[in-house]
Amino acid sequence: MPAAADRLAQLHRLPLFAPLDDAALAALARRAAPRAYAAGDILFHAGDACAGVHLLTAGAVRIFKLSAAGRELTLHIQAAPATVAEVPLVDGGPYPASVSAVGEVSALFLRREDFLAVCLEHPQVALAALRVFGQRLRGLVELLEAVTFGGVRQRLARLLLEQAQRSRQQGEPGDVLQVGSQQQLALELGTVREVVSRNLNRFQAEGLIRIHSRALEVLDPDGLRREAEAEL
Amino acid sequence: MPAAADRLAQLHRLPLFAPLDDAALAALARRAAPRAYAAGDILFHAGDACAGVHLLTAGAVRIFKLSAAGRELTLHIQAAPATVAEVPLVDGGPYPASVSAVGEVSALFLRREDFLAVCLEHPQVALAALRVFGQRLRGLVELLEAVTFGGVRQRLARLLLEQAQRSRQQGEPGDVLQVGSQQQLALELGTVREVVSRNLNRFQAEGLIRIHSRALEVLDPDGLRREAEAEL
DNA sequence: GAAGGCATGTGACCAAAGTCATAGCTCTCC
DNA sequence: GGAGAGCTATGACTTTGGTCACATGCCTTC
Repeated sequence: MPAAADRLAQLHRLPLFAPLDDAALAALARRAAPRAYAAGDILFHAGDACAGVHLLTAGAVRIFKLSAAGRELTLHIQAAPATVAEVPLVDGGPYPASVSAVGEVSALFLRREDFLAVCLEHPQVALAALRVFGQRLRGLVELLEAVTFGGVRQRLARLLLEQAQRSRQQGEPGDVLQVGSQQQLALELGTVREVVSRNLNRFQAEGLIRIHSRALEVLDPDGLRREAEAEL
Repeated sequence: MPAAADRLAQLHRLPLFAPLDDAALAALARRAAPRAYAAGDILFHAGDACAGVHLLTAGAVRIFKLSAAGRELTLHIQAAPATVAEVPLVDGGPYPASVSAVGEVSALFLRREDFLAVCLEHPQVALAALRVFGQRLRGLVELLEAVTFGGVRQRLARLLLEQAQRSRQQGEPGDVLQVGSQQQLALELGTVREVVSRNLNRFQAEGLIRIHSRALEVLDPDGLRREAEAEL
């Protein structure tokens, strides 16, 4: 398959560039540089200067903040097709958060000038970008709410429900989750392993889940949902 | 002074519409409806459906989330000239947070269709909106970091420093702050009054501030800064 | 199957934040 | 100046989360 046509199709699936016609897409495709990352690779760190956007064409990335004490907080997990780190594009500042590859990741890299030029020429792209930013903002506000008003328990329940839904979207059963290690869960939630362990066991004691090695079985989704919503 | 010309000047000061020429501004001005709010008035609540943007021309507003338990968290304090709640504009969804007037507020209300039309006609406006969104995102990420990794103590120190800076920007001395009640501070920080009281007293005991009735004197800004930065 | 490496479960402990109750303070308004 | 409202200080207590330490279990690799 010709690489150029392939790349064009990939671009077309990005929400940001969906409004573009083939000619404009082709122009973009010519300027985009392909990149590949292995699981765990860092695409960039918070504070790095930004030269352009990453256009995810396959795989997924984790957007997170690091604390000085070694804790982490996952802001978002973003699966292809999507763009990542659009913010520094428009204001020229550094990246606000770090991004790492969850699995194998293919991306196209588009330089800042090229992106801005497209925006000016095709206002629809700018509007699409605004929609993307809007989603990000909503997500962050929700997360902030959960962190401020809720406890780890609540956020953990929520995380499990999300993962269940995600795996259901991919045609999997949806009640047996392949979560990573508890350490990973802890980093996502911005807490530590022990707390995750205790809360998982508590969920199990209450009959909401069953813990297997490396996997979780959701026994009572409604119960989990009750935990997740509790007096927010 | 003719109301129309006045309104035009106000629009011109908004970051969002700075790139527009006079003709375009005049067209906007004709479509914008003036509104006024008294201190404490609610402009809208989180979850309300959105019909357009508020363009702040005078005063300041507080953007916040409410918890079911009656706690609050201030996401941002936005002073004129600025726009408020741009997010629902682009995705048509409900407002993500509530907004109330801090003091007397004058605003212009612009309907969604009118805003979108301007964006399409003047891509620079869309880019300006992207810059505004970018700032919001950066602010939220920072806040999230502070809430997750830091304590109330840290956030309080930060809040005081911010207020000191703000009052300095307005030509005031800058080391005597007219903070509201401790209750207000608590709501801004997403905590409760007692915790604020204790932390303020602790700061005083450490010689960082002096507490007067209704006002605070900053004695040791660097000490406060050290508290604010501590091992984030 | 022994050894070492992870991942996990748990108890003891500590610190921070939230809750409750109460007492004192400061202002304003008659 | 006194009454009352609202704001503030503070002690006692609970809950939650984080730290430390250590035991256990599982899996891989010689």
